[in-house]
Amino acid sequence: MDEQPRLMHSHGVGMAGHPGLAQHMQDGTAGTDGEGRKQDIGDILQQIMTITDQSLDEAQARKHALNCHRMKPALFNVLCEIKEKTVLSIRGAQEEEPPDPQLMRLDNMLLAEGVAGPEKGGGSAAAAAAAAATGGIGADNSAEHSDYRAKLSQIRQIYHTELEKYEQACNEFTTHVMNLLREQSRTRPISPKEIERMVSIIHRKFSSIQMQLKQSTCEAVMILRSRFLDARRKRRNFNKQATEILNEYFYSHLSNPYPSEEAKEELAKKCAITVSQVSNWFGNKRIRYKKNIGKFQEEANMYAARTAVNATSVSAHGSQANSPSTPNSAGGYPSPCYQPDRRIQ
DNA sequence: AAAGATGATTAGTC
DNA sequence: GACTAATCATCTTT
Repeated sequence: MDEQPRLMHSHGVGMAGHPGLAQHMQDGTAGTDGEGRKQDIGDILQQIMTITDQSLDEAQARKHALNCHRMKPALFNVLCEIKEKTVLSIRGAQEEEPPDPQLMRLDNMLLAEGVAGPEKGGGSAAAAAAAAATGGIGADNSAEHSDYRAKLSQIRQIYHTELEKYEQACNEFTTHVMNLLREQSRTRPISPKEIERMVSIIHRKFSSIQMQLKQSTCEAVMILRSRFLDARRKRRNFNKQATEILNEYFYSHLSNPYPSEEAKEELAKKCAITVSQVSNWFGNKRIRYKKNIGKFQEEANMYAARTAVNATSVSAHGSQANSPSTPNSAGGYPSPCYQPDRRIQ
Protein backbone atom coordinates (compact mmCIF):
# COMPACT_ATOMS: atom_id res chain seq x y z
CA MET A 1 0.00 0.00 0.00
CA ASP A 2 2.82 2.43 0.65
CA GLU A 3 4.34 1.62 -2.74
CA GLN A 4 1.68 3.54 -4.58
CA PRO A 5 2.26 7.01 -3.14
CA ARG A 6 5.99 6.72 -3.87
CA LEU A 7 5.41 5.81 -7.46
CA MET A 8 2.89 8.60 -7.78
CA HIS A 9 5.37 10.94 -6.28
CA SER A 10 8.16 10.02 -8.62
CA HIS A 11 5.74 10.36 -11.47
CA GLY A 12 4.84 13.77 -10.22
CA VAL A 13 8.44 14.85 -10.21
CA GLY A 14 8.77 13.65 -13.77
CA MET A 15 5.85 15.77 -14.88
CA ALA A 16 6.88 18.76 -12.85
CA GLY A 17 9.17 19.97 -15.62
CA HIS A 18 6.45 20.04 -18.22
CA PRO A 19 4.04 22.79 -17.20
CA GLY A 20 6.56 25.47 -18.11
CA LEU A 21 6.92 24.13 -21.61
CA ALA A 22 3.20 23.75 -22.04
CA GLN A 23 2.71 27.30 -20.90
CA HIS A 24 5.08 28.63 -23.54
CA MET A 25 3.28 26.75 -26.26
CA GLN A 26 0.02 28.11 -25.16
CA ASP A 27 0.97 31.82 -24.82
CA GLY A 28 2.36 32.24 -28.29
CA THR A 29 4.09 35.40 -26.94
CA ALA A 30 7.62 33.97 -26.93
CA GLY A 31 8.09 34.56 -30.69
CA THR A 32 8.06 38.38 -30.32
CA ASP A 33 10.54 38.74 -27.48
CA GLY A 34 14.16 37.81 -28.48
CA GLU A 35 15.60 38.01 -25.00
CA GLY A 36 12.84 35.97 -23.52
CA ARG A 37 13.16 33.41 -26.29
CA LYS A 38 16.86 32.84 -25.62
CA GLN A 39 16.15 32.31 -22.02
CA ASP A 40 13.26 30.04 -22.86
CA ILE A 41 15.48 27.84 -25.02
CA GLY A 42 17.94 27.65 -22.19
CA ASP A 43 15.09 26.67 -19.94
CA ILE A 44 13.91 24.03 -22.38
CA LEU A 45 17.39 22.56 -22.76
CA GLN A 46 17.78 22.54 -19.05
CA GLN A 47 14.47 20.82 -18.67
CA ILE A 48 15.32 18.22 -21.32
CA MET A 49 18.55 17.46 -19.52
CA THR A 50 16.78 17.03 -16.25
CA ILE A 51 14.14 14.88 -17.86
CA THR A 52 16.81 12.62 -19.34
CA ASP A 53 18.67 12.37 -16.08
CA GLN A 54 15.55 11.71 -14.19
CA SER A 55 14.34 9.17 -16.71
CA LEU A 56 17.64 7.30 -16.57
CA ASP A 57 17.55 7.30 -12.84
CA GLU A 58 14.04 6.13 -13.01
CA ALA A 59 14.88 3.39 -15.46
CA GLN A 60 17.74 2.25 -13.25
CA ALA A 61 15.47 2.27 -10.28
CA ARG A 62 12.84 0.29 -12.12
CA LYS A 63 15.43 -2.18 -13.34
CA HIS A 64 16.73 -2.61 -9.86
CA ALA A 65 13.23 -2.99 -8.51
CA LEU A 66 12.53 -5.66 -11.11
CA ASN A 67 15.78 -7.47 -10.37
CA CYS A 68 15.01 -7.55 -6.70
CA HIS A 69 11.41 -8.51 -7.14
CA ARG A 70 10.66 -11.69 -5.28
CA MET A 71 8.65 -13.05 -8.19
CA LYS A 72 11.41 -12.53 -10.71
CA PRO A 73 13.10 -15.97 -10.44
CA ALA A 74 9.81 -17.73 -10.82
CA LEU A 75 8.81 -15.59 -13.79
CA PHE A 76 12.14 -16.16 -15.50
CA ASN A 77 11.88 -19.87 -14.86
CA VAL A 78 8.55 -20.00 -16.58
CA LEU A 79 9.81 -17.89 -19.47
CA CYS A 80 12.84 -20.12 -19.81
CA GLU A 81 10.66 -23.17 -19.90
CA ILE A 82 8.47 -21.73 -22.65
CA LYS A 83 11.51 -20.62 -24.59
CA GLU A 84 13.10 -24.03 -24.20
CA LYS A 85 10.01 -25.72 -25.58
CA THR A 86 9.74 -23.50 -28.63
CA VAL A 87 13.46 -23.58 -29.37
CA LEU A 88 13.56 -27.35 -29.01
CA SER A 89 10.61 -27.79 -31.33
CA ILE A 90 12.30 -25.58 -33.90
CA ARG A 91 15.72 -27.12 -34.04
CA GLY A 92 15.66 -30.04 -31.66
CA ALA A 93 15.98 -32.59 -34.43
CA GLN A 94 19.32 -31.50 -35.85
CA GLU A 95 20.98 -31.18 -32.45
CA GLU A 96 23.00 -34.37 -32.05
CA GLU A 97 25.13 -34.89 -35.14
CA PRO A 98 27.37 -37.94 -35.59
CA PRO A 99 31.17 -37.40 -35.59
CA ASP A 100 32.36 -36.18 -38.96
CA PRO A 101 33.89 -39.09 -40.90
CA GLN A 102 36.31 -36.79 -42.69
CA LEU A 103 37.53 -35.37 -39.40
CA MET A 104 38.02 -38.89 -38.11
CA ARG A 105 40.02 -39.76 -41.21
CA LEU A 106 42.25 -36.74 -40.73
CA ASP A 107 42.69 -37.55 -37.05
CA ASN A 108 43.64 -41.13 -37.84
CA MET A 109 46.13 -40.08 -40.44
CA LEU A 110 47.77 -37.51 -38.18
CA LEU A 111 48.00 -40.13 -35.48
CA ALA A 112 49.48 -42.69 -37.86
CA GLU A 113 52.04 -40.21 -39.14
CA GLY A 114 53.04 -39.34 -35.61
CA VAL A 115 52.03 -35.71 -35.94
CA ALA A 116 49.28 -36.03 -33.38
CA GLY A 117 49.57 -38.33 -30.40
CA PRO A 118 52.60 -39.05 -28.18
CA GLU A 119 55.89 -37.23 -28.70
CA LYS A 120 58.78 -38.38 -30.91
CA GLY A 121 58.31 -42.15 -30.86
CA GLY A 122 55.43 -42.07 -33.30
CA GLY A 123 57.31 -39.87 -35.72
CA SER A 124 60.34 -42.08 -36.07
CA ALA A 125 58.13 -45.15 -36.25
CA ALA A 126 56.29 -43.63 -39.18
CA ALA A 127 59.59 -42.73 -40.82
CA ALA A 128 60.83 -46.25 -40.32
CA ALA A 129 57.64 -47.58 -41.86
CA ALA A 130 58.15 -45.26 -44.80
CA ALA A 131 61.73 -46.49 -45.12
CA ALA A 132 60.59 -50.09 -45.06
CA ALA A 133 58.09 -49.31 -47.80
CA THR A 134 60.87 -48.24 -50.15
CA GLY A 135 62.51 -51.62 -49.75
CA GLY A 136 64.96 -50.70 -47.07
CA ILE A 137 67.13 -47.69 -46.48
CA GLY A 138 70.85 -48.18 -46.39
CA ALA A 139 73.27 -46.61 -44.00
CA ASP A 140 74.16 -43.95 -46.57
CA ASN A 141 70.55 -42.80 -46.60
CA SER A 142 70.37 -42.13 -42.89
CA ALA A 143 71.07 -38.46 -43.54
CA GLU A 144 67.97 -38.20 -45.67
CA HIS A 145 66.09 -40.18 -43.09
CA SER A 146 66.97 -37.73 -40.35
CA ASP A 147 66.10 -34.91 -42.72
CA TYR A 148 62.68 -36.46 -43.09
CA ARG A 149 62.36 -36.75 -39.34
CA ALA A 150 63.45 -33.17 -38.82
CA LYS A 151 60.88 -31.89 -41.29
CA LEU A 152 58.17 -34.06 -39.80
CA SER A 153 58.85 -32.78 -36.32
CA GLN A 154 58.79 -29.26 -37.71
CA ILE A 155 55.34 -29.90 -39.10
CA ARG A 156 54.41 -31.47 -35.82
CA GLN A 157 55.53 -28.45 -33.87
CA ILE A 158 53.67 -26.00 -36.08
CA TYR A 159 50.59 -28.15 -35.85
CA HIS A 160 50.69 -28.22 -32.08
CA THR A 161 51.30 -24.52 -31.61
CA GLU A 162 48.47 -23.70 -33.98
CA LEU A 163 46.20 -26.19 -32.29
CA GLU A 164 47.02 -24.72 -28.93
CA LYS A 165 46.31 -21.25 -30.23
CA TYR A 166 42.95 -22.34 -31.55
CA GLU A 167 42.08 -24.04 -28.31
CA GLN A 168 43.06 -21.03 -26.29
CA ALA A 169 41.07 -18.71 -28.52
CA CYS A 170 38.11 -21.06 -28.31
CA ASN A 171 38.27 -21.17 -24.53
CA GLU A 172 38.63 -17.43 -24.25
CA PHE A 173 35.71 -16.85 -26.53
CA THR A 174 33.61 -19.42 -24.72
CA THR A 175 34.21 -17.91 -21.31
CA HIS A 176 33.57 -14.48 -22.72
CA VAL A 177 30.23 -15.53 -24.18
CA MET A 178 29.32 -17.40 -21.03
CA ASN A 179 30.04 -14.39 -18.90
CA LEU A 180 28.03 -12.25 -21.25
CA LEU A 181 25.08 -14.62 -21.14
CA ARG A 182 25.30 -14.90 -17.36
CA GLU A 183 25.31 -11.14 -17.17
CA GLN A 184 22.34 -10.93 -19.49
CA SER A 185 20.46 -13.65 -17.66
CA ARG A 186 19.80 -11.05 -14.98
CA THR A 187 17.74 -9.00 -17.38
CA ARG A 188 16.35 -11.62 -19.74
CA PRO A 189 15.46 -15.24 -19.31
CA ILE A 190 18.36 -17.50 -20.32
CA SER A 191 18.31 -21.13 -19.35
CA PRO A 192 21.45 -23.11 -18.57
CA LYS A 193 20.58 -25.35 -21.50
CA GLU A 194 20.67 -22.35 -23.77
CA ILE A 195 24.13 -21.48 -22.56
CA GLU A 196 25.18 -25.05 -23.11
CA ARG A 197 23.82 -24.92 -26.63
CA MET A 198 25.62 -21.70 -27.35
CA VAL A 199 28.88 -23.21 -26.10
CA SER A 200 28.44 -26.22 -28.33
CA ILE A 201 27.79 -23.94 -31.30
CA ILE A 202 31.01 -22.09 -30.56
CA HIS A 203 32.90 -25.36 -30.27
CA ARG A 204 31.50 -26.55 -33.55
CA LYS A 205 32.61 -23.37 -35.27
CA PHE A 206 36.09 -23.65 -33.84
CA SER A 207 36.37 -27.33 -34.69
CA SER A 208 35.63 -26.49 -38.30
CA ILE A 209 38.59 -24.14 -38.18
CA GLN A 210 40.60 -26.90 -36.56
CA MET A 211 39.63 -29.18 -39.39
CA GLN A 212 41.21 -26.80 -41.85
CA LEU A 213 44.40 -26.89 -39.83
CA LYS A 214 44.32 -30.67 -39.77
CA GLN A 215 43.68 -30.80 -43.47
CA SER A 216 46.60 -28.58 -44.37
CA THR A 217 48.85 -30.48 -41.95
CA CYS A 218 47.88 -33.73 -43.63
CA GLU A 219 48.67 -32.25 -46.99
CA ALA A 220 52.09 -31.13 -45.80
CA VAL A 221 52.84 -34.58 -44.42
CA MET A 222 51.72 -36.22 -47.65
CA ILE A 223 53.97 -33.99 -49.70
CA LEU A 224 56.92 -34.64 -47.40
CA ARG A 225 56.23 -38.35 -47.43
CA SER A 226 55.91 -38.66 -51.16
CA ARG A 227 59.12 -36.71 -51.61
CA PHE A 228 60.87 -38.97 -49.17
CA LEU A 229 59.44 -42.14 -50.63
CA ASP A 230 60.05 -41.25 -54.22
CA ALA A 231 63.69 -42.29 -54.22
CA ARG A 232 64.05 -41.37 -57.87
CA ARG A 233 63.95 -37.75 -56.85
CA LYS A 234 67.19 -38.10 -54.94
CA ARG A 235 68.97 -40.84 -56.81
CA ARG A 236 72.61 -41.14 -55.91
CA ASN A 237 75.06 -43.11 -58.00
CA PHE A 238 76.72 -45.92 -56.12
CA ASN A 239 80.26 -45.17 -55.14
CA LYS A 240 83.10 -46.34 -57.36
CA GLN A 241 84.05 -49.24 -55.16
CA ALA A 242 80.51 -50.60 -55.08
CA THR A 243 80.23 -50.35 -58.86
CA GLU A 244 83.52 -52.18 -59.22
CA ILE A 245 82.44 -54.99 -56.94
CA LEU A 246 79.20 -55.38 -58.87
CA ASN A 247 80.95 -55.24 -62.24
CA GLU A 248 83.53 -57.76 -61.12
CA TYR A 249 80.81 -60.17 -60.18
CA PHE A 250 78.90 -59.48 -63.36
CA TYR A 251 81.80 -60.02 -65.74
CA SER A 252 83.17 -62.99 -63.90
CA HIS A 253 79.74 -64.60 -64.13
CA LEU A 254 79.03 -63.44 -67.62
CA SER A 255 77.76 -66.81 -68.78
CA ASN A 256 75.13 -66.71 -66.08
CA PRO A 257 74.96 -63.27 -64.46
CA TYR A 258 72.21 -64.17 -62.02
CA PRO A 259 73.47 -63.99 -58.46
CA SER A 260 71.66 -66.22 -56.01
CA GLU A 261 69.87 -64.71 -53.05
CA GLU A 262 72.90 -65.38 -50.86
CA ALA A 263 75.26 -63.88 -53.40
CA LYS A 264 73.04 -60.81 -53.63
CA GLU A 265 73.09 -60.47 -49.87
CA GLU A 266 76.85 -60.70 -49.81
CA LEU A 267 77.20 -58.17 -52.60
CA ALA A 268 74.76 -55.86 -50.85
CA LYS A 269 76.81 -56.08 -47.69
CA LYS A 270 80.08 -55.44 -49.51
CA CYS A 271 78.69 -52.47 -51.42
CA ALA A 272 76.72 -51.05 -48.49
CA ILE A 273 73.50 -51.08 -50.51
CA THR A 274 70.30 -53.05 -50.21
CA VAL A 275 69.57 -56.42 -51.78
CA SER A 276 66.89 -54.88 -53.96
CA GLN A 277 69.43 -52.34 -55.15
CA VAL A 278 71.70 -55.21 -56.12
CA SER A 279 68.80 -56.81 -57.97
CA ASN A 280 68.06 -53.52 -59.71
CA TRP A 281 71.66 -53.14 -60.68
CA PHE A 282 71.91 -56.64 -62.16
CA GLY A 283 68.60 -56.21 -63.94
CA ASN A 284 69.74 -52.96 -65.51
CA LYS A 285 73.20 -54.30 -66.27
CA ARG A 286 71.95 -57.44 -67.98
CA ILE A 287 69.52 -55.62 -70.18
CA ARG A 288 71.95 -52.85 -71.06
CA TYR A 289 74.77 -55.26 -71.75
CA LYS A 290 72.57 -57.38 -73.92
CA LYS A 291 71.32 -54.36 -75.84
CA ASN A 292 74.76 -53.17 -76.74
CA ILE A 293 77.45 -55.76 -76.20
CA GLY A 294 79.88 -53.81 -78.34
CA LYS A 295 79.75 -50.83 -76.08
CA PHE A 296 80.58 -52.95 -73.03
CA GLN A 297 83.32 -54.94 -74.74
CA GLU A 298 86.13 -52.85 -73.37
CA GLU A 299 84.73 -52.91 -69.86
CA ALA A 300 84.23 -56.67 -70.11
CA ASN A 301 87.80 -57.22 -71.21
CA MET A 302 89.14 -55.00 -68.44
CA TYR A 303 87.25 -56.83 -65.69
CA ALA A 304 88.09 -60.19 -67.22
CA ALA A 305 91.77 -59.29 -67.23
CA ARG A 306 91.58 -58.03 -63.69
CA THR A 307 89.86 -61.20 -62.54
CA ALA A 308 92.56 -63.22 -64.24
CA VAL A 309 95.30 -61.18 -62.58
CA ASN A 310 93.58 -61.53 -59.24
CA ALA A 311 93.25 -65.24 -59.75
CA THR A 312 96.91 -65.67 -60.54
CA SER A 313 98.01 -63.47 -57.68
CA VAL A 314 95.75 -65.44 -55.39
CA SER A 315 97.48 -68.61 -56.42
CA ALA A 316 100.87 -66.88 -56.25
CA HIS A 317 100.59 -64.93 -52.99
CA GLY A 318 97.83 -66.69 -51.24
CA SER A 319 95.58 -63.66 -50.60
CA GLN A 320 94.13 -60.71 -52.42
CA ALA A 321 91.71 -58.20 -50.99
CA ASN A 322 89.80 -57.38 -54.10
CA SER A 323 89.12 -60.81 -55.49
CA PRO A 324 85.53 -61.60 -56.41
CA SER A 325 83.86 -63.82 -53.90
CA THR A 326 82.77 -66.59 -56.23
CA PRO A 327 84.63 -66.56 -59.52
CA ASN A 328 83.13 -69.11 -61.80
CA SER A 329 86.04 -69.64 -64.10
CA ALA A 330 89.22 -69.19 -62.19
CA GLY A 331 92.25 -69.70 -64.32
CA GLY A 332 90.86 -68.59 -67.66
CA TYR A 333 89.21 -65.54 -69.19
CA PRO A 334 85.51 -65.63 -68.80
CA SER A 335 83.89 -65.27 -72.15
CA PRO A 336 83.63 -61.56 -72.86
CA CYS A 337 80.72 -62.42 -75.10
CA TYR A 338 77.73 -62.84 -72.87
CA GLN A 339 75.23 -64.77 -74.90
CA PRO A 340 71.73 -63.70 -74.08
CA ASP A 341 71.27 -67.19 -72.84
CA ARG A 342 68.37 -69.47 -72.02
CA ARG A 343 67.32 -67.35 -69.04
CA ILE A 344 67.09 -64.17 -71.01
CA GLN A 345 64.59 -64.71 -73.77
C1' DA B 1 72.62 -26.92 -72.25
C1' DA B 2 72.63 -31.32 -74.48
C1' DA B 3 73.86 -36.01 -74.36
C1' DG B 4 74.93 -39.95 -72.02
C1' DA B 5 74.97 -42.78 -67.80
C1' DT B 6 72.61 -44.72 -64.16
C1' DG B 7 69.47 -46.15 -60.37
C1' DA B 8 64.52 -46.82 -59.70
C1' DT B 9 59.89 -47.87 -61.19
C1' DT B 10 56.33 -50.15 -63.80
C1' DA B 11 53.75 -53.32 -66.83
C1' DG B 12 53.81 -57.60 -68.47
C1' DT B 13 55.59 -62.56 -68.77
C1' DC B 14 56.73 -66.92 -67.05
C1' DG C 1 58.47 -63.79 -56.99
C1' DA C 2 62.09 -63.12 -60.30
C1' DC C 3 62.83 -61.43 -64.50
C1' DT C 4 62.68 -58.40 -68.94
C1' DA C 5 61.84 -54.30 -71.37
C1' DA C 6 60.51 -49.77 -71.43
C1' DT C 7 60.53 -45.65 -69.17
C1' DC C 8 61.33 -42.03 -65.73
C1' DA C 9 64.15 -38.87 -63.10
C1' DT C 10 68.33 -37.58 -61.76
C1' DC C 11 73.35 -37.36 -61.97
C1' DT C 12 77.61 -36.84 -64.72
C1' DT C 13 80.14 -35.77 -68.64
C1' DT C 14 80.86 -33.29 -72.73
